[in-house]
Amino acid sequence: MTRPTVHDVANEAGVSLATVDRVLNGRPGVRAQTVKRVQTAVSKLGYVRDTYAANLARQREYRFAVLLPQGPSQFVDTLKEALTEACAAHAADRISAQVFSIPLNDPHRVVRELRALQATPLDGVAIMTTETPQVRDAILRLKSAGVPVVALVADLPSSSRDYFVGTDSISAGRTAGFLLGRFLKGVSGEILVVTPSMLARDSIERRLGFDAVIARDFPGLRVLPSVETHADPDRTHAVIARAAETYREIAGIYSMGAGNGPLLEALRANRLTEGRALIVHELTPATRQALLNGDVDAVIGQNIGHLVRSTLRILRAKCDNTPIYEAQERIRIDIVTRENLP
Amino acid sequence: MTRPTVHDVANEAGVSLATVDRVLNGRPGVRAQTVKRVQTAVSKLGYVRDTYAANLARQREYRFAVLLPQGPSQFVDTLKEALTEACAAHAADRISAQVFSIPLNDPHRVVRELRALQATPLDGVAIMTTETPQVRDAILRLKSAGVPVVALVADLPSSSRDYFVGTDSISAGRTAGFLLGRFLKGVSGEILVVTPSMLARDSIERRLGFDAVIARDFPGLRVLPSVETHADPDRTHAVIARAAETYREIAGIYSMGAGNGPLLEALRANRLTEGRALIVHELTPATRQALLNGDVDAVIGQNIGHLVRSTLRILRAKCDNTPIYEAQERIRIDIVTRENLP
DNA sequence: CTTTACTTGAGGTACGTTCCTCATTTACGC
DNA sequence: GCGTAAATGAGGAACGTACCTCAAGTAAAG
Repeated sequence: MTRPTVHDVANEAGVSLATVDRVLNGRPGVRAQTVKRVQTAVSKLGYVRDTYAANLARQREYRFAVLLPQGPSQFVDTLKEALTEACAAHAADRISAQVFSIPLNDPHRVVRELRALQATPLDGVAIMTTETPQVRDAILRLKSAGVPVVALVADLPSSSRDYFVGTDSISAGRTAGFLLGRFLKGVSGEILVVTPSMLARDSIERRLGFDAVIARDFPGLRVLPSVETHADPDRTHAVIARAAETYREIAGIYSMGAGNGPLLEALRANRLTEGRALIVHELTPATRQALLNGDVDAVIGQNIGHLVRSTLRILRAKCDNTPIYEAQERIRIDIVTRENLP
Repeated sequence: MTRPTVHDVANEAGVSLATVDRVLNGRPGVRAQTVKRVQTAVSKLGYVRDTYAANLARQREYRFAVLLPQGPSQFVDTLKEALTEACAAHAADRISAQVFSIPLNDPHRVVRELRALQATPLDGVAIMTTETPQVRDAILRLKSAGVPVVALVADLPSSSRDYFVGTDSISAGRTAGFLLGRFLKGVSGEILVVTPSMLARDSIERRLGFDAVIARDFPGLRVLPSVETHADPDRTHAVIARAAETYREIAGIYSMGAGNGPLLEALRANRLTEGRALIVHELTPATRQALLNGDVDAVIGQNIGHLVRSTLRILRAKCDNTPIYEAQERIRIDIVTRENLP
């Protein structure tokens, strides 16, 4: 009738409470045969550990650090905000997270920050950065200190991160390609692709996916070489002006990365928004505005709130060594238009 | 340093533990002035009730009932599956949910089911059905028995439901309209709209949103009167065959409701999928397949997993009288294409 | 001043788990 | 069969909250 407890399991297995405890918590000093007996009893009774009691007894606290890139970025700002909100909501669950800003182009300072972290008591790290050998080493060091590490937004596949929370960049690029192609059905012309830097892994991957779909399904469209803004407003204006002059048959524009505020300004200044299909990444105040006024047709995004909550849940699961509920953690590629704006 | 407890609050406020307890749990017998003292202490110390300890002490169990419409529906099946999965994941949190099937076209049986529920111990109800006076009364009865009720997928706005978990049908229709319009840019022709029944509230609302967007932004498209399938495969084939004969300029098709498996068969049989834009609702095995083979261009969906988890969280919050974390509970309108299929 | 109702304090038990200590039993190699 | 190590049992304290009882206090009404 009522929920079985450890006592019931002990009874059922014909062992003492202490032994059940040893088995349940993976402590040593129990014969394999006895372990099996307990496990049988557990599954027979359908015993599930009461997380409330467990967490209370264990006096567990989760102190996480979240490392986000420095510098002005509406996307990172949104992320930070969502994190603060989620932390407030999880205070009752003994989860706290502190945000650290790390400079983008100084791998040594990243490492220094990561090292500094180790001084404080720390139960998990989420990090959004580009992968360098130094970062890789630093993560390895964290890991061997027993601190779980998850990569946030951008994956660090060659590092020993425990998990990646974010969307698949290739699929995101493919989705952009599909939408742009469908929006330009029957049209032939050029596609201008804009990115902060072609060196970033996710830019490369998005471009890969984008090109693959356009090449296969939309032969009328010619994808131009990527234009790089280096996340610099002045440079953005300059390269867009040049592109507007150079290419006369631009039918669609795909912005692969951050810095959409300045980019949109530059496009408007060069009359490149009118009558063209435009797809950008990440829902921010700037891109939301552009959706509403019709400059942007679709935003490829990821649910920031979900991203953050998922990160916290995964770090927690890694700390406790509990299984991760994959279906809940998969970050979907959101397509946002003027009409389904959240 | 460490998290404040009730003891700390008692100390800070200069009252006893019992008084703090009375205030925190809204029990009577405390002077307004003392209440204020305690509240001040709480906010000064930043005290947050430890949910683990609280739930443990309170021996809370959450027994929910979920009422879903009977009959063959891939959407409902998916929902049921997600629910089972979520329940398994939440067993540790003392949450359990039992699914009941209710017949769609028999309001009296719905009421009977709802009445029967009251016999068993019950902490919350989620219900997906169409609104009738009988349902309205039954919900009112549940409510006055102190059982929180949330409407699932389809809202019951004139009933006294505590919350609606689902997407806004008007926006969903607008999104479909926008996409279909954009996919058919420059094309002029007719739009075939298919629905199980024009009597259902969500069909009406979707159509409303759809028409509004097409009328405003895509004057080249003429939306035809809705064709009703009554969720019957034979009838579906019949009406589609008739439509294929009657209308010779169908450029796009919008399916507003369930029954997409038979509908897609009928469309293929009448060669209505080729070269036309097609948008349907709800991601199911049938629509997923159709996305992959190119028959369907986009699916307007809702994240079923999120829907279910959100429902459980909201019922739980209603039981405990805790605030609802709105941002997390808003169900987005998903646009699913071949390339961002989850 | 007494009565009465309301307010507060003090102290306890319970929830199910974790983690600890110490005693006892069992198994196995010599 | 003895010694040693491994396995198991028994019991208890702690975690922070909820909820209960009973006593003691205070204030207002009579």
